[in-house]
Amino acid sequence: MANERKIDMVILGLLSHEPLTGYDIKKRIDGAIRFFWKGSFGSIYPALNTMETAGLVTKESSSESGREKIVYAITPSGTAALTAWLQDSQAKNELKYETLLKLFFGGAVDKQTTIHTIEMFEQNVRQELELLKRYEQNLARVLEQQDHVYYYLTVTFGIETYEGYLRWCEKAKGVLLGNLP
Amino acid sequence: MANERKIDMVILGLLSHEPLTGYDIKKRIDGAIRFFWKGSFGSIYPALNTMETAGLVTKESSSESGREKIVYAITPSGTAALTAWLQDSQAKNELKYETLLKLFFGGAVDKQTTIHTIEMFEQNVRQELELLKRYEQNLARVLEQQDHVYYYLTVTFGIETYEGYLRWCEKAKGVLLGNLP
DNA sequence: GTACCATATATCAAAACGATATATCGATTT
DNA sequence: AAATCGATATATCGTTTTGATATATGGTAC
Repeated sequence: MANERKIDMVILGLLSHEPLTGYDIKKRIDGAIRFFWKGSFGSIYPALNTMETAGLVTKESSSESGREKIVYAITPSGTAALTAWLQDSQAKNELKYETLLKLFFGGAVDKQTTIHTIEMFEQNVRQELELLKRYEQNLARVLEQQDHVYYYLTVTFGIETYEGYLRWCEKAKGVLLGNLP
Repeated sequence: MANERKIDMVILGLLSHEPLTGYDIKKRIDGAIRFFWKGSFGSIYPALNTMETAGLVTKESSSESGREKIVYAITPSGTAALTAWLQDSQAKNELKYETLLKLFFGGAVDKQTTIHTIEMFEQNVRQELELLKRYEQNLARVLEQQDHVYYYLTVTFGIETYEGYLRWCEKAKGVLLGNLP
């Protein structure tokens, strides 16, 4: 019952759909997943190695088309490990927002500085939100296909929270400019 | 311009209000700050040691009342480091939500399992939201005092986003039960 | 043909996490 | 008075993750 390494579950989850190389996995993580999780090569490749030793994944070394390339596939034990993790409804959810940290200690600098930090955050959220809304529209069209529902729900989560962020940005700037709530 | 260790900034920010022991710092982080950042003894004590060597904090070793206790205070260079960080409006904001990860890979298990994961999340959010709203009410009363504004704004951020989470939970459960949007 | 970018694997130092060890102080219980 | 227990307090250790870098090849644009 030791703490499963989370990157293992991300990798197994991705491999449960299709065999992938370590590089492919990184691309997937940097795509839709990046809104709520991430992973670097420094964790992906070591994880693939230890999981291969443990028999959770297998190497399908394909050097057919010249280029060195190690394609990994999930094994039955890998599927079992993934399922066991998914069936445990406990989950650790953690926010790590440097913007809020800077806001919390805002008393040490002038208000204009803090407002600028909020504006940078706002700008970033707006960009990401636009992207998420485009995802949502594309997904809504193919929602009948089972597997897209899960993807769609993570996207709507992002939209709902990012819209909350924008509402808060307005309020926060108002409060800092002296309009007490 | 090297990547400042973030725990250093948390510690300096806390020490900018009052001298504290490592244990005190941990308690502060586990209080209001825990909604958007955290820190463990394993990072706090080493950080205090290196920052003392670097001259950003000083030991005010007080063994007045018997008990071994190392009280740290911020130095002028420490204040300078904190200010420099606060004035940099760039900030890394990162969500690490295991619940969303489990949702994303929900296709590998039955829907009831995924719904249960969402319900556990919902329950947790509801609890934290209640706590945050109590904070908000207490803070709203003393909002004229400058320094409370920053605390207040981090609390309202939490409330805004957590309310968004709850709205999403309802929607998500509906979608999983077949009520397409 | 060469410059450039995407693909691909791998490693390393630094940072953070989470658990544990050790010990003391104060309050409550027996 | 002794024992127990929880809060205070510092510190370290193994593991995980990050972020940067090294190395090299394939494809393509000029």
